Amino acid sequence: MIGDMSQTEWLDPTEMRLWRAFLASSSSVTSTLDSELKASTGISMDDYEMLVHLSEAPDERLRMSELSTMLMHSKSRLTQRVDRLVAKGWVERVKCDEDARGTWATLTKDGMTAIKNAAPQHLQHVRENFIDHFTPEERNVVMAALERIADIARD
Amino acid sequence: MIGDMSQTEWLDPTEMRLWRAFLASSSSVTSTLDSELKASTGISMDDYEMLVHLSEAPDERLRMSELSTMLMHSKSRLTQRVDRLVAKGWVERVKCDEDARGTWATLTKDGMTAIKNAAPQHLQHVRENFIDHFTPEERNVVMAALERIADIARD
DNA sequence: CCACCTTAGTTCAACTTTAAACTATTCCCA
DNA sequence: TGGGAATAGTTTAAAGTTGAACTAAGGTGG
Repeated sequence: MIGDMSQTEWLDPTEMRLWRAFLASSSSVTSTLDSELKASTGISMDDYEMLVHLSEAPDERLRMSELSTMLMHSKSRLTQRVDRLVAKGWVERVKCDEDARGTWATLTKDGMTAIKNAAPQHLQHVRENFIDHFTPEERNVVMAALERIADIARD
Repeated sequence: MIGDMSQTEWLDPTEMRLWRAFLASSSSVTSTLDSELKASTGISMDDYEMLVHLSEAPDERLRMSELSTMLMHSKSRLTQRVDRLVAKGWVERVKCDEDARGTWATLTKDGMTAIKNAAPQHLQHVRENFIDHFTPEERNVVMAALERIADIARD
């Protein structure tokens, strides 16, 4: 009946607050951190994340498709994002031996320098705008919950 | 000394996992929900949020600047976003009497119908991809923490 | 072993966002 | 009361994103 249907569709006040807090916090935190990172280092958060993934990968390189999955970017978006970092001299494209269709996006020395210089300031901003506002208990609970959410939505 | 500096700069493993879970969950949830909402109703999540704000405002209208603050969009972005919704017939621009510089973005009847039709499906997706994966205890802890974060970052 | 389906990555045109410059109005205070 | 600063919103050009079409290479079953 209609009464039961609406129970499955709507969110109760607590659920709605949780959902809106999630939306509001993610948009305000990412926009604040992006501004601060650009102001202090000239690097956008999107570029920063790409450099972080590359810097942590074996041989400091990743296939275009791995990178696009990690960043949740479309293939064409990745192509053009890498183009820009290549233009800056932070990334190089290297043909893949095992698979002639493939390309390695490879971090350059300058790219590594850029990320190493940006990291301390960015992490300080992450502290100030995010990490420092959790209690130790909250940290664990929120981390577990959000890791679960991230895994589920990544289909 | 250097040892103390690095303590303030770096994140420990738990802090880093928390931060990355936050980034990963927000990008995966919003991209999943945006796809699902577009597929089931043709409305993007950005447009949906704008219609929700208008539908909940007194007289179903908001000043352009209020809306740009709520959505954390630049003024020019808002101008063009509203242009598109006006073109769809969901929003109308109304000159503001009290302040001749101002404009009310006003929800139309068709706009109200659009949001009412989209809501049940969207909320169902919000449940499936987000709300249903929290325990009741987590809900409260995560809600409190993220509301705090959203308030702080909104400067 | 070869036609066919899939995967890797790029290109292109249409669309959206950004950031700065611009117009118009209101606020403030000397 | 009037002149400069601030606010509201739009316009413009450049930069970035999307999604479909495209090229090229790899995998696979008959």
